[in-house]
Amino acid sequence: MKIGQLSEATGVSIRSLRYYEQQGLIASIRQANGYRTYSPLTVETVEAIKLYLNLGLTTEQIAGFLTCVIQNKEAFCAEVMPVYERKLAEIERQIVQLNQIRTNLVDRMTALTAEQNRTICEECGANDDPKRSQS
Amino acid sequence: MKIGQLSEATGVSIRSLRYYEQQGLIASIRQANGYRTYSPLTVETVEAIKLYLNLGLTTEQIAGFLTCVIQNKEAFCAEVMPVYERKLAEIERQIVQLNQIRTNLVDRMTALTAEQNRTICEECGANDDPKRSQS
DNA sequence: ATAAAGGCTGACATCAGTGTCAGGGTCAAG
DNA sequence: CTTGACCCTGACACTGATGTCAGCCTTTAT
Repeated sequence: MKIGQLSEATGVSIRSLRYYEQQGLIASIRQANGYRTYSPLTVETVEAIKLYLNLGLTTEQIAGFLTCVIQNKEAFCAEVMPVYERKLAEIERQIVQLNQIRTNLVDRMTALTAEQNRTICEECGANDDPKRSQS
Repeated sequence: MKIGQLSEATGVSIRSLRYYEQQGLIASIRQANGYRTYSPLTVETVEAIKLYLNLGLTTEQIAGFLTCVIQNKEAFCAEVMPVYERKLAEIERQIVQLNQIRTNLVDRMTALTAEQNRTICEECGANDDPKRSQS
């Protein structure tokens, strides 16, 4: 299986596959002409890599347990859980921070809108609209 | 006011002040020796920049309305609200995505723990512990 | 005069995965 | 033999604010 086929089979770009290899995530053997050849099993490995990348793990973290996970069940690999735990803590920190920014942003937008309405009221202060007080 | 004093007064590094100037956020006049000189009012400008950066805005976005905001009230500057709106949408997208990752992560951790417990049970399957069924 | 403190520019590094391009082999079909 | 599809390596770009360093100039105090 050549790199183009692996790319086709996994939906991962050739560029990324070469990068994964460079990071020690996947292995290839070279043909005489220098072309990479992959075992069909590599497809599963790449799928696993996609999964872990989607969890926000780095290639370095993935490299730390991928071999074990591929050979055994994930639960057998003691390295996995600590990585998950650290990632979860990081994600939660980020969520808190984003929520804080979100709150600040909403507050400012509210204040801004209020201030604009006040300015408009000043401009149309001449014509007193009785309908305003009915609602 | 020289750059070291402005840095001292605002808590912003000299490096960052020079960067802000390069991005068109603050202005300085040069003395004959090439040293930057700042108006005392620049302190307020830098404080505003800090505030907007803390909202997650980029220097480019800030540059789009900072002059107006400094000269008038924020509510007077039509450029501000659209930037806030876009930023809010972006933040909320990020929060959703992080929550999705968080959920996936928690799910995997739960499954992992369950699987590990199952494995432990198999290992100690020989000694049948009657206390297990009491709880 | 000299040393210390502060200012100046320019440039590289950071995080990390991916796109993209240049320049060059390889192979199969016409 | 040529064309097109596929592969190779190496390298730069990107996102964006900041740290840091080198190399040099200015001012002030000793």
